[in-house]
Amino acid sequence: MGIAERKEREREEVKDLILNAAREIFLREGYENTSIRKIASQIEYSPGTIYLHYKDKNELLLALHDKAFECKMKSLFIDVQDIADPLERLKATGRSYLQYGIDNPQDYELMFILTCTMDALALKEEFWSDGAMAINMLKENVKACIEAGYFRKDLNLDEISLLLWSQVHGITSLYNTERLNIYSIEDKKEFMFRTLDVFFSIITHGLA
Amino acid sequence: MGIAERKEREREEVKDLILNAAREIFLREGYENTSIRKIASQIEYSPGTIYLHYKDKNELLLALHDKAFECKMKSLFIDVQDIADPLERLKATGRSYLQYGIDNPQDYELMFILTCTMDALALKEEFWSDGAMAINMLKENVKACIEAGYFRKDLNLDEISLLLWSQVHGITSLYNTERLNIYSIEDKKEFMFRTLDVFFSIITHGLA
DNA sequence: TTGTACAAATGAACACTGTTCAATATATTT
DNA sequence: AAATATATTGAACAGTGTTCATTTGTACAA
Repeated sequence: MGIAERKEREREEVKDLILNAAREIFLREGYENTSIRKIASQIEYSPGTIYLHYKDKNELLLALHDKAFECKMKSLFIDVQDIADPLERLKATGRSYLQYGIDNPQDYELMFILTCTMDALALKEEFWSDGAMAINMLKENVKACIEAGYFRKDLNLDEISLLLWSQVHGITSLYNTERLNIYSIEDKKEFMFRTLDVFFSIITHGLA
Repeated sequence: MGIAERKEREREEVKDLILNAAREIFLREGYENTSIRKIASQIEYSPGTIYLHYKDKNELLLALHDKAFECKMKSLFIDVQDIADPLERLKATGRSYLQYGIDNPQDYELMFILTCTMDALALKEEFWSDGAMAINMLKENVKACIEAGYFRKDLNLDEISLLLWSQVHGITSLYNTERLNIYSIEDKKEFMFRTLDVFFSIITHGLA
């Protein structure tokens, strides 16, 4: 009964072929300029074939989102895992997040900015699973900071995780969408990391 | 010599007609679904006419951006101007920003998320003028907080303004792009404002 | 009033887009 | 070899931004 298996494998191969081509074009030319026809011609298939593997362009986008998340976001948290001090680990995570976001703007847009209309509930689960894991690791880290005596005991983990996430996301996305250009500062990247450090110092000492 | 004047006025009227129609459709159907042909048919002109007043769709978008900024962002800062205490004024500004951002997601996307490719340098200046004013008012507010003894004296105004802006922008945009859905929290809006309040308490007291 | 110059508006045309689907080609099973 | 099932095609549809030769409408001089 190896034939059905091989068929299934071949289907999956084509599906991956499409996804990789889509990712290549997407990273090179951005979302707006990634067309079904371009993807199809790159892998030497007809446009119609793509619709045999992905319902529509949006589903393809969601698949790209998952791929980006799985590949990069996980490693972000794993790389800092061996930093023993929870506060230092938290800081390192924030800096890595910012660095990744500005180094891979297309990926970042896909993961945290683009609103791909997600109708199918099943897809929703897929979409969020890795993200939920990331948030949980962040919350675990905050909890460790509390247990280590860095933070107060009465803090709400959801609130603090959102606080941290939205701070780094805010800086990253303002930079990536070129909104930091209102600041007449030459080295914007240095400016961002400096500001992030100020944030971390505020976290422990406050602004007063 | 009133004829040339009238002609100029008529030109400006058509230009405004286009802009208002564009804004209407944009707010109703979003950026993606705002087409030149829709705008043209709404004001009963031909598609080509729009290109006599705006170089391309991007320039029309920039004009919309300016309008949104002028109308709303200014009033945001003016409305809180009569709050005497600088720290309370700062908090009120943040809350108003968040409220406006979640109440007007299309406008917010236009102002702070969409990256309209801005090639013309002249346009750039137009693009930023109101934004720079907003940032300056924010910096003034921070300065007032320092002078009132709420914040330390050695703080960098650029850093603190970015810190504040990116925090509220981060929360706002994560909500508007539906990224807060990873949190299994029923009332997301309440959650955001709660988190923003935690941020303000941290600013003065720290997390420790 | 007529003719001419000039600006404004048109709408067909071009090259693209996402998506569908009857027709065709290929591979497997009987 | 014939029948069946699956994979692939590419033309077609309705839409997009943008351009430009052509037409329309107005203003001024003869």
